[in-house]
Amino acid sequence: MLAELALDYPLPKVILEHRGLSKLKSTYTDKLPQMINPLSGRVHTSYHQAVTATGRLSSTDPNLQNIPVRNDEGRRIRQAFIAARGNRIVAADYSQIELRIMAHLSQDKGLLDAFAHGEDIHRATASEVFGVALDKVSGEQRRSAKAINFGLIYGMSAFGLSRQLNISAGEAKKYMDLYFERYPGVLRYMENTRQQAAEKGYVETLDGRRLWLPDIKSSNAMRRKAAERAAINAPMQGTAADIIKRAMIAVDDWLEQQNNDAVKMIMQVHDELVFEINADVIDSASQQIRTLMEGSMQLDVPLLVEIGVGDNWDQAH
DNA sequence: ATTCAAGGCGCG
DNA sequence: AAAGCGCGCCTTGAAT
Repeated sequence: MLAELALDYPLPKVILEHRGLSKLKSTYTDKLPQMINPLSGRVHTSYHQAVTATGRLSSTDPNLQNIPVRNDEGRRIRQAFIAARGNRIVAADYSQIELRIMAHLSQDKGLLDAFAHGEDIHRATASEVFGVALDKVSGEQRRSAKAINFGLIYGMSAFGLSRQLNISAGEAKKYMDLYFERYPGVLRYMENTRQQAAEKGYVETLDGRRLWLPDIKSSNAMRRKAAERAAINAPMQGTAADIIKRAMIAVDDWLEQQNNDAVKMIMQVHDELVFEINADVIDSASQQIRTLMEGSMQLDVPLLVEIGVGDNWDQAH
């Protein structure tokens, strides 16, 4: 609301800027220093393994899974997370893991192919939906395709897409129809998921974690639709959680076996593992981390891990 | 002084 | 009438 007004008037823009800075100050700049443990000189989060509906971890006191990253002011907070002398921060992120899981679960030919060939998935989607060659996709088209891909993971409707892209409902519906025409396996997967959720009352991840959906047969359409969106999202979000949990166990086993104290796994942020690693072993350790994470589960598409190194957490991205 | 809900917003 | 999944924390205002 304010964001729309901010496009045309200075006051709402200033209010939004104030809110953003005020959020950074109250939640991070003022709070994190208070939470430094005097014995270690560090902040220590608590991870909770039985909180979320999908199988993700959650993080509290402080939450280290929502440290700013999306703009420059916020990233200054992230730059305060630094490695001890002689060490570096290494961040290892799964690339597009939920879309890869969607490709695997749906067995959609086009999606499987795109990932098999290592294509930029949003560009590939734009190429299909807008009917242009891969190298002729405009920035605008790629942005739209990205919104469609994310929307699909969340069970978004044409209306939601129209809001997201600021286009008419009809235009949005056209995009989605075109998408499902190009990726019919995805459409079939969405329909099957809704149907199975209704039949069984739950959906599950590749490792068999179940999300029960008591509202899936509700006579209240709003609640039923919400349950359907959760049903569509949970197998993807939850399987991603299965995969990174397996990876964390594999990494821990590796470090344990060789009494490796040059590598410390210090944070998990849903599709990312953060390490503090002795500078002398960065390359070999990174290689092993990549191997363990990418091999955590065997899907019909490759899993890809992007690794960054830096003196602080921001640089490691 | 503490608890709760709502609005808002940080992240994947 | 609502409309995009999953979290946790801050502020505000009201209730206990």
